[in-house]
Amino acid sequence: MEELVAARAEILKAIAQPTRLKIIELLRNGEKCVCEIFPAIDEEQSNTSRHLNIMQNCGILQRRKEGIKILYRLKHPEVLKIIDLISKILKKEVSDKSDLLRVG
Amino acid sequence: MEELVAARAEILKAIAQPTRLKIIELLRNGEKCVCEIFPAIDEEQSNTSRHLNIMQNCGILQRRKEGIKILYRLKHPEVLKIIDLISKILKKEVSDKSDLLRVG
DNA sequence: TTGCTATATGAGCATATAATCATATGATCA
DNA sequence: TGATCATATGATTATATGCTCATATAGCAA
Repeated sequence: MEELVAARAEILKAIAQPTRLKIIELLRNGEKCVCEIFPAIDEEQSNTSRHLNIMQNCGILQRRKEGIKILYRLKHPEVLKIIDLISKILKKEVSDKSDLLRVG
Repeated sequence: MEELVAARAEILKAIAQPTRLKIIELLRNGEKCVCEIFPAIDEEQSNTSRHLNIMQNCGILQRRKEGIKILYRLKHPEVLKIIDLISKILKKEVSDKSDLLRVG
């Protein structure tokens, strides 16, 4: 149980961060190199590299060398499904809150 | 984009923590009060209360008073689906790693 | 009222995380 | 070889997080 939840938390934490969510969103359309990613998400190269590393280490990204560049891609389609489920929750939450405003 | 990923990260972070994952797992079987939850997950009452608060604030738990007790329950079935997807990723990762051991 | 049970919260501490700047590494090409 | 481009990483700092102990609040029952 301890190990199971720790393993689950590790992967979830790797997803649960704004900069990393932007990267994941970008990689939805396929593999990209760091030099494409960091300007697209408007972050420093070093910071972007660190976040890519975090996601690669926990196994949600895969890395491939092509000449001088390193290309990253999503390894598991489940990650995108998770984000879609979060969006679903968010939509429900937003409509809950607007209901509150209407009634209260 | 900034706001969207921030909102997504907030909910994901609320899930991405071992103690909270234990609570979510426990609430899979329905609503429970704090006094049932904290012994079941072997955590302090105060710590458990804080974690319940975090999840309630971001909208993934719902709270209900019954006399002296406060009952918590999961608000969105999507949260359980997310955990199931994480389990799926974990299984794939584990078999990837054992493949590596077999070959290397 | 007093006392008991259940829950929440303030304060403090240790650790984790994210961002930045500077620099190192490594591949390519002139 | 040296220059350049792409990526990674060390060091530092600021902030966030999780846990604990002690205490506050609130409902209920004798």
